[in-house]
Amino acid sequence: MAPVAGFRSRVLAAVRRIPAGRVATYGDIAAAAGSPRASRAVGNIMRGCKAAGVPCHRVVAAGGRLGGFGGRGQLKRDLLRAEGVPVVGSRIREFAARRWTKFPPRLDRTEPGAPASA
DNA sequence: AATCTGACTGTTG
DNA sequence: CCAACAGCCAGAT
Repeated sequence: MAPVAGFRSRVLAAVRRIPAGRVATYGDIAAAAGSPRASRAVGNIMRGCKAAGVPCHRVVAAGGRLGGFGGRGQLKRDLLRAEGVPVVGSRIREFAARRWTKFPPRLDRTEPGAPASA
């Protein structure tokens, strides 16, 4: 069977599903698209993300870092802060808590990865 | 088809 | 914390 859709389509769809006030890493988007190692490819797609309706500014780098934004890291920071995402320098506060994934964490079980505190 | 590129990531120093 | 290196992936040339 051929893939359900182009890698790019799935990536854009995933980015679009990121709710305001939340962020996802390139790796998360890549995973949502079916290739958890294609973070780089996701970045390349984001680079051409000129289409409105695609909150490419909500896609950040791992570790809660801003990542790139066509050299406009400042703009990306402002956009995120405007949506309620506190950013200090090149880092996002409470990154783990604001990190969005298509697989919601299970809180009904004491598992590592759940935002136990803060 | 082969090579280069890059809004990435993890490891090592 | 930052710099350098290596691994990985999809798209463009």
